[in-house]
Amino acid sequence: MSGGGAGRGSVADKGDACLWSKVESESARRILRAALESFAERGYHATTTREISQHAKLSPTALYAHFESKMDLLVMISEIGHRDSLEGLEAAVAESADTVDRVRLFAYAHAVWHARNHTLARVLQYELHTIPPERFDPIRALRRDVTRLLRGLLKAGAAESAFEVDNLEMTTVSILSLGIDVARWYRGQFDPDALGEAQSRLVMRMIAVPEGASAVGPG
Amino acid sequence: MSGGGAGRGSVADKGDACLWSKVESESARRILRAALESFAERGYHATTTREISQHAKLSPTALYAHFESKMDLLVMISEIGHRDSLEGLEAAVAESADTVDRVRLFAYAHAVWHARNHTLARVLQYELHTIPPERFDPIRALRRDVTRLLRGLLKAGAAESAFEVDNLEMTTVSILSLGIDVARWYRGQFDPDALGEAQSRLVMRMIAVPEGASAVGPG
Amino acid sequence: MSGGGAGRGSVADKGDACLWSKVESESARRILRAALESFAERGYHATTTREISQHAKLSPTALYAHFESKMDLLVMISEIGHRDSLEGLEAAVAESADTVDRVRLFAYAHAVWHARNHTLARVLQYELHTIPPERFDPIRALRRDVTRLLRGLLKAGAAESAFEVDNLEMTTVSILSLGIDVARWYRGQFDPDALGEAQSRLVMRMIAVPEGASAVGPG
Amino acid sequence: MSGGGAGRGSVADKGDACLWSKVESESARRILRAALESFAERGYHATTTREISQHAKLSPTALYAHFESKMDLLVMISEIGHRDSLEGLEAAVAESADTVDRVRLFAYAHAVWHARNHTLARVLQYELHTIPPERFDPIRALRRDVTRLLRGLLKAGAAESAFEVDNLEMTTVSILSLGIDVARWYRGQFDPDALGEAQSRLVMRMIAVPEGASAVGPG
DNA sequence: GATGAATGAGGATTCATTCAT
DNA sequence: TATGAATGAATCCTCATTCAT
Repeated sequence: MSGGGAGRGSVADKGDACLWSKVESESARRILRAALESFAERGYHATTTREISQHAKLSPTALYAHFESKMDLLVMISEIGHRDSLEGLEAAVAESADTVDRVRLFAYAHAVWHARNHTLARVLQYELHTIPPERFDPIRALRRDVTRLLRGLLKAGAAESAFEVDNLEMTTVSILSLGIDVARWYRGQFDPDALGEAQSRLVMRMIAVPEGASAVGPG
Repeated sequence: MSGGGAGRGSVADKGDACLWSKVESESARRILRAALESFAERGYHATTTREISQHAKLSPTALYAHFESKMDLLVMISEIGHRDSLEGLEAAVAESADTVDRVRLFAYAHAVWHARNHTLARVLQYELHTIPPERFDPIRALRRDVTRLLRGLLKAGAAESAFEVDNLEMTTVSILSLGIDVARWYRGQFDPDALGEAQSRLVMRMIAVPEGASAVGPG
Repeated sequence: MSGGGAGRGSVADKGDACLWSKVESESARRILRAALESFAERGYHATTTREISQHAKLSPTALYAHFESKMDLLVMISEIGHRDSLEGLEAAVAESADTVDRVRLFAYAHAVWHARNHTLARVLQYELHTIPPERFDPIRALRRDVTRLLRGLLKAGAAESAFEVDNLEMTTVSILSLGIDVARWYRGQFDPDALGEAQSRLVMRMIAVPEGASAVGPG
Repeated sequence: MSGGGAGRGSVADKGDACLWSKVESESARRILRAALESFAERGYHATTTREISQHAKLSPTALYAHFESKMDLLVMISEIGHRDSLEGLEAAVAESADTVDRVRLFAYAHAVWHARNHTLARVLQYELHTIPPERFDPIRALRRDVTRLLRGLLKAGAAESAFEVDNLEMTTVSILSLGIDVARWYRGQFDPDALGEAQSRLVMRMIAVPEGASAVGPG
């Protein structure tokens, strides 16, 4: 139950460079980064394409050499971001075979990812509804995978009586809320790892079996 | 664990009528409601004044007979909403003198309010950063009051050893996250009271004193 | 066969005022007239909306208070113009019961209309293919009616042996060409009535029964 | 009336290959052909250089290796086309020494050329006004030559009383209209030769001397 | 000769807002 | 109070063209 530290190394500190690694052109990466900053700060609709290009130190039209439209930028950011988040979580839970520990690792990684990538996370969460239906499918799939991953762990743990879950859906969404809401309030106040540690501890409490009960077992 | 039901009645079901009760003109109320719907659905910047007026069944310019600008609408909605939320929380915690119970009542009321007013809550949370600095002060004050209220309860309870709080700031923000994030995902899936019940139970767990320890308490 | 003058009065000199008479707003009429001028002079795609508004002595955006788009202007001009042309032709042929005379009246009115309205006619003919399919139906119908009207007359006259038509389709289209092509070359070189007179005479020749034959009749 | 068939062979069926024969580079020819197609279909202004290059299966900038500008393409097409048309007409009338026959050959060749080259003809006629004044001179000269050629024939024939021309200018332009307007409506409906035959017959009628009168003639 | 990246000059259109009524 | 017309500022995006390679 202790040993939160074990999870720390699991969230590899992939910098920006890695996140956009599949984007070939340097200019395109600069544009994506600029768009991300502006979308996060002012929102998609309040961001102009000129701001983005200027921020990327390119002409106002350079954007269109690499992306189809402003919306294309948002969709790309959203897809890359969601994929990165999901992959991080999957890698995190893969580090342990113990269900309790896997939930802890999930909560830890989820919080840390949202703190480390709070700018990106903000765009993912706040501009989700801005993405038009015809481009939303892949993103919906990635989000479902995250929820399923956590729900599966909770279900398994409850089945094993490894922990206590009164209300599976509400617990799932509440644990996710803890991490997701980091995108709203986090501005570097805490060390991401400390945040991960604190949140995962709270999560452990949320599902902990009362001490007496767990010690004696069911029968 | 006991008395969970007691808290339910505390969140008076004030309908829409009540929320805008201080707005005199019927047209103005229609406009506010229309703006609220659109801001929640599409966001402030993606909403046009024409949409709002149309939705309110008025001419595109009627808006300006009642409000100074589109931003004025947002600020008004935000202020009214934040005030209503704070008042509900204050009323809720006033129902008990017991610190543990007060935290529970807070969490319950917070969750229920965000579920019942999820459209409004969405605008409050998602368009917070849209409000210009010169109009932000009253809103900031209201938000601080909410945080202070909860932090105060947690501090008091920790001081009394009524519960255990590892990290005051993180616990405060996490409890708030649970309620606030309802604005993001809630679309009527659960009964607001059931949601309040579930969330307040999770919060109780987050701060519960381990059973053995609590037994040793004052007596 | 003589008496070409009889047809002259038939083409009422409805000025511009009449053409746009169904357009209520004075501003809208000014915009339509300005658009017409520019479309005729430079073509639809080479005309900017700013040019149109400026020409109409209105702000660059006034256009959108009255019309949905630049294309809307073109479609409206095209519809009004085609309708006016068709109505003129129908009125002209209605003036006589004699088939030969009706063809003469058609050719006369057709030529005169294209001369008098050569600016409008130019837009109708040159920008026809610019109109998108989804808005083309009413215009196609009007054009078909013109063709049908003339073809019908030629067929009837041939049946009566009132004149000689070697090739119905080619003769129909050739007579139409004479009038339509006026839109291309006419810039006020001739008096419209003189032009109508000259063209209708050529048309009479095109379908005339050789004198000997017609005098004696078939038997 | 006799010898109508004699004129047919006169319009040599020079294919595309021949038209662009003076353009050396294969790529340049591909670009010219692509430009021609697009200009004819959508008009000069609605055609983008990218469309042209794509249609020519070259990169968007390849165009500039062979031509100075998009306008250069139009001017080149227009010049080549007008020259080809004039040469064809001159060759046609050279086939006979008889004025009546020469007019017939002109009308025949004019119609056939416009049918065979209706795509090209469309560009010549519809985009004539798109060419800037400073590049228009050679084209104007070619067009004048065509008009002069026909007007000369009509004048000569009238002087010889070989036929009757009420109004020289109007007759000249009307005969030209018949052929030119083919560019507008022709989409392969008729065999070009049949079309030439039909149009030249109509032209013969337009200038025919009434039978009685001609009977009294010299022979 | 050919290309991918980049750009400056527009171009249609939207929108919050004002004004005369 | 309510409106229809009008507008200035701005926005996304297109396009012919250039340049370095």
